[in-house]
Amino acid sequence: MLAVTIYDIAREANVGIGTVSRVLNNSPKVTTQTRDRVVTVAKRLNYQPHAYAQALARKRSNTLCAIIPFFTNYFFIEVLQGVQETLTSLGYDLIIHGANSKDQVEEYLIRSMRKGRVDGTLLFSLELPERFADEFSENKMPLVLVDTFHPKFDSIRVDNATGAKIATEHLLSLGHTNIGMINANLKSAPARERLMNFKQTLTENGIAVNEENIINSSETRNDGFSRESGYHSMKECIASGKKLPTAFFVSSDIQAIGVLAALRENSIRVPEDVAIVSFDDVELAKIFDLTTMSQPMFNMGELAVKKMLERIEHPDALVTSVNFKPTLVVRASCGANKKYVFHQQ
Amino acid sequence: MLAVTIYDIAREANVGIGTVSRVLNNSPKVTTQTRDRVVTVAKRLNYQPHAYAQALARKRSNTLCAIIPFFTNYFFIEVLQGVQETLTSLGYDLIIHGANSKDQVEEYLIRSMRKGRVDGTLLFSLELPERFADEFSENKMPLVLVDTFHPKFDSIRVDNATGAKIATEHLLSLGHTNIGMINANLKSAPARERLMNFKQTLTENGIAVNEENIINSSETRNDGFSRESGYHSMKECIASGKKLPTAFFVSSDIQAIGVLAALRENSIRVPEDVAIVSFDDVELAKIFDLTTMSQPMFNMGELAVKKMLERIEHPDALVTSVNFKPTLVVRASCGANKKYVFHQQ
DNA sequence: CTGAAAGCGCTAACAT
DNA sequence: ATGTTAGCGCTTTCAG
Repeated sequence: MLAVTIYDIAREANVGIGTVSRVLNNSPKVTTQTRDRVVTVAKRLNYQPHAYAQALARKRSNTLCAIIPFFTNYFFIEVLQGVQETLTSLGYDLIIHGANSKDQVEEYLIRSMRKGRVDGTLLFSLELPERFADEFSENKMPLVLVDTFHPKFDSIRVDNATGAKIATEHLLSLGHTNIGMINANLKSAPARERLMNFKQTLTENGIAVNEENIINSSETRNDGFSRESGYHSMKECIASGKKLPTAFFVSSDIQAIGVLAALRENSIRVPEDVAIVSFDDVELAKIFDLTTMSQPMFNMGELAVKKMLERIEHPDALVTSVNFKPTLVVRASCGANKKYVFHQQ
Repeated sequence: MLAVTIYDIAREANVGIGTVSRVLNNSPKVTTQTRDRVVTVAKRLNYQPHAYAQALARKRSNTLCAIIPFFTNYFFIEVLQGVQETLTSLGYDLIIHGANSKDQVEEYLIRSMRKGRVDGTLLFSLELPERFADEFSENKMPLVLVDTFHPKFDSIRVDNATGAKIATEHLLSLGHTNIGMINANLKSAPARERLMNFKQTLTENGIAVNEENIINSSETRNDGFSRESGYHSMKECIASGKKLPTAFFVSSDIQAIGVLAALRENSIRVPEDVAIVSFDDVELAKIFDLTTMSQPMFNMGELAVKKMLERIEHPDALVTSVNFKPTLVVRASCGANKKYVFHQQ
């Protein structure tokens, strides 16, 4: 592997390594003349700085790490794009850790605590174990949370309460009075929040909550935010033999897709027989023509990076927590549009 | 930031830093006694090695980088999972660069050439510019190509020729004689290979190729491997007013989904009126019940890592190129099963 | 078996 | 403005 160092450049250009370093770092105090000489030599030798040596000397690595609950969740992929693009434009690198289990989360958290490895870590949708919270905060290691929360750290979330409220009200405004909910696993905080405000909105509008029409997933994989989860919940709902609600609030797009499949298998039409509003607005939502609560995923990623950079600059700044308000995107699955949903016509 | 170094441990344990290092690296030549002492202190001080200092001293970073053509392509996400899992189990980290343009590819290639930054780079589906080929090979920088090719580097690809052949033969075996193809942009090598062997298989089976029924995408985004591309191609095909083929070979699942949408809008049923076989077998293919040529994406990722590690160990080993044979996955879109496609059942 | 010392390649403080 | 030097934290000879 080629090993051109600043020493080589210094020798060839007849200057000291300090000068070479200055030139390379655009320090103003170098003559244009020597600067040119150094630059020329560096180019000729095809010099590439050694990133780790720089990191070591600068005490800064210019790389961040992101810990996400595995790859297959489209939500993260979209947020990650925002993270990626922002980071790249700033010359930062991103290490991605997909965590499949609680143990792995901890392993990655430990890895990212290795001094110098990364300048900061981004934790997505995962609960931060208390012992790590202490450790990170005591050592002032930059950590920002996305779609999860801890009082000690900056966080970026979506306002699930408002989202659930808007979704439910939309269904209500369409004339539905018997509305069910297909929820993810209550182990997940977003699932709990969405459920709570779904119920509350119903109550506020004078509609009694019928617990029988609320199905919380018992699946653990992805906390029930999966197609299978949605499919099984709806199957269960249909199998119960009870009168099906005329509308459902579904806690994620991906579940809604499973719901759609279950409905279809039973020749129940969407939106004619059952209207659907879901949550997330991932790419797939467009394909399936789902009315859904849109989260500005790209922007969330962008903001996460910004917050992180601020935190790195000011380790002692006040902790902030921003909530993105999701917005309603009306497509076909709720029946507000004349278009039919995807699978019919 | 906590700064426990081997010096701290050495002091507390009354040994030299050399010994500490040896213990930490499991060198055999340390007394069990001193080893225990060091380990205890290290644990008490909650020591974390500084990855970059290690990398600098060891001349090895234990991280790889992957350059992929943007994030939104599901194919890469699935291959990346294979990469990720294999890497993690080996204690390696992965830096991911999503490249949106040719310039970005070059920028990332340059970045990954920075000495010491990464031990090797994985390039996905992107053409390797010749000047980088020279540079990488001259400096013996480990580079492995996935879903792309260059004679100077290890590569892992899928056998597009065989895939196209099997897909076409499957349609033939179902009795179709008027088969069209919806292809991606011919700028992409896989698109060219798939097209060529589609035609050849037809010819071999005594069927004249009708160029009018072959639509090559002119879209550049993602080289035409997109839903929109598939949608427009099929729209165009229908709009031409000519007699529609009874079957289509589509060059990717994602395009097939667009094709499905276009067909649906024209009340053309799948598979009754038109049978479809596509390529890739990404997650979505399952959801849409697509008969498709399955590429072992996870395994490809796994193998890419293995090849890379071998290459790092033996920089002068012979260049290898492995071709994965795609396999046919029969679902509903080809009509071989009784189940209907997606929108019914 | 273990301590001391010499780097790894670079930055930054200190001289000049 | 530029050369020199002291680290950054760790690995790895080299003595002993």
